[in-house]
Amino acid sequence: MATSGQDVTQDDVARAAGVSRSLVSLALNGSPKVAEETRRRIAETADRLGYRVNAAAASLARQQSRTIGLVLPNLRNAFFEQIAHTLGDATSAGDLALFVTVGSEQPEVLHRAIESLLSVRVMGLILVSPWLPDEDLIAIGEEVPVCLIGRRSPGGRVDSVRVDEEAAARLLIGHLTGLGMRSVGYVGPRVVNDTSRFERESALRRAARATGLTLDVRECDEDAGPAVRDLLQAHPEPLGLVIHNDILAIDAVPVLRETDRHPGTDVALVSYDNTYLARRGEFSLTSVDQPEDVLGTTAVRLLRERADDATTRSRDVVLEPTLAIRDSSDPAGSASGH
Amino acid sequence: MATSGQDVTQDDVARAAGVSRSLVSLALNGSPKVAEETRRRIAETADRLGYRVNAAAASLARQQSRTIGLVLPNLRNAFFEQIAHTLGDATSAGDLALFVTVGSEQPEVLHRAIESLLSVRVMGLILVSPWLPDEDLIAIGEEVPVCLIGRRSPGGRVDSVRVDEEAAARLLIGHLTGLGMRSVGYVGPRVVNDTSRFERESALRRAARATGLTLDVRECDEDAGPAVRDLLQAHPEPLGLVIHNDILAIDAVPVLRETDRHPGTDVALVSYDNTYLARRGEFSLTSVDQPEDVLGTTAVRLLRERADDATTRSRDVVLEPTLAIRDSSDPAGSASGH
DNA sequence: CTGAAAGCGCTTACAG
DNA sequence: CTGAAAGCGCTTACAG
Repeated sequence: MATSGQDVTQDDVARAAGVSRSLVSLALNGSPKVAEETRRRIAETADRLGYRVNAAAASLARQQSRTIGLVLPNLRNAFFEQIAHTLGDATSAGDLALFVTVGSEQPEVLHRAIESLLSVRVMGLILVSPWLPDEDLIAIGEEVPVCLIGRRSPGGRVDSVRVDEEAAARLLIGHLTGLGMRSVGYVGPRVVNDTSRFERESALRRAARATGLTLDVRECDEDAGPAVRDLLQAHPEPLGLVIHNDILAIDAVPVLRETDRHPGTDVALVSYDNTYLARRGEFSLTSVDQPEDVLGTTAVRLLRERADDATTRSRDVVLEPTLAIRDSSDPAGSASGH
Repeated sequence: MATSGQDVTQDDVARAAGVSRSLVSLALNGSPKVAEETRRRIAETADRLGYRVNAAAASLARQQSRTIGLVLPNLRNAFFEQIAHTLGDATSAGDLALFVTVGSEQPEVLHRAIESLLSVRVMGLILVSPWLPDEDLIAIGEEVPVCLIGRRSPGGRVDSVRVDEEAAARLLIGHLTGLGMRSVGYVGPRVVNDTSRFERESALRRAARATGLTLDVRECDEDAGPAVRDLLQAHPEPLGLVIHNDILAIDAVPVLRETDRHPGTDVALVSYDNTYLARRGEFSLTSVDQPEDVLGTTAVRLLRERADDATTRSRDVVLEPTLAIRDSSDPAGSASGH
């Protein structure tokens, strides 16, 4: 694109193009006040000189940066990757930059990461299923526009986008009872402060109760295998197994293989997120699909709106999930056949 | 920590503490020119007022930012998460911030991400196994200090840290021949421009040849299963299976389970990265361990040195790998028993 | 050990 | 449609 002088400034461009410094700024930012022909000439000169805006200077002058910060709880879930990609596209389409920060179990590390983001005066923060308590989120919301993904807004100035957990629970329970399952077991991660975990669990409990079933809950650590084994032993009757997410659900696959229970009739395995793991032939998991693209673009939109008007009341956008049905619950494909 | 005024500046702190603006700056940056007692009083005032440095302004004034950019090829490998965490620790220990960018198969997206990083004038860039051609890396190195992880430096002003692929290959091949394997198959991802893939493959080939074996290479897409099945069919003799990384290697596990070949005697499965997937009981993979912490801290150090002296010749730090031996190659534990 | 002053590169009213 | 000027919040010689 250009010969790169170490640090070309707008001054250099202005001089080379024979115009004033401010005109360069206006032209490069696509102001309508600049004649098209002039704009083109300036853009060309900038390109030739290898000019690249100094984001630090721009942020400072504009009192507002053009980057948004994404805070992920970890990288162990392909769902997060999807979100990161979607947001990458959504932001660059909106001429914004995206910086990702990877959380940690240690709140201290997380807070430091958020501090860095605030120090660069990001335009806004998107937090995916954060482990922080409500009051922390509200406090951060006082400093900068915040949008949560996958967790209900705690109020304050914080927005959120998420999939309807009640609807997801009804989809799963409906699917399982439709297959003739008589009990439902749920395996979730043993994590403190994981609101999403508890929302999911109670939604499932309500949906199960509504159809006259009870929900048997187990917690697991890194490996969901033992919890699944437990549930199988406790429930000789046809059992629906709901696992908190795909990555944990794959632990259930070898466990089921060891047993003599028939997939689809004696036992049915379902999970959440519908990531590439669920789609793999070896696993073929029935899984709740979250529309990552809609989640991502909505989050960016909410952030923008809040950046323009910080007083906006907290909003909570709820999306409808769908269910991707696969072999793990329905090997014959009878359900998808309808 | 503090009552947060929307945007407290050093000016406010100076006024509140009854000192000059520059003294605040010096004190907050820990300059030895400031009396300890004064420093403490200023720090306290800053805290009370909820002061947070404006990184944009600081970068601009200092002509150099305190953040480094990490570019990951994707998030599908737990090894990348390890690296991200290690770097997070290493940077915050060095009072730097870390911004992560997640790559994409599309070079265009990747270039845009790198552009954002360059726009904020990052102190340096760490790229993990990048898919970019050598000349692109060298070009980026002209603009900013660059350190590669997991890929040999292409020269120019670019540094690198990586594990010795030749040594890793010798470890694996040695382990497999020690178990009595007569052939070695390698499964790697079908990716264009993945230098690490080719380095690994040719190192294995050399190591195999050195012990009188040949290496049978297969490519795979998302699922390594079919390639593994191929290799098993082609090699009825005791076969060592080397898979490019843990996440692909777990695809081999169910395939091996289907066959009647005995793990440890008829077939031995090994891979790279030694992530949490390899450690899981269900998989228990023998895997080449890369010392993420050393990789990370070394990368940060190299970047720092290059930031101080951009003319430094390209450096290539090579680390010794170790092999974590598990059931997938040695179910009896005979090897680890030594 | 401390303060006054210039400057980092950009944006944005303001005046023409 | 274009330019001169002020200012964003910080750092850093420089002079005391």
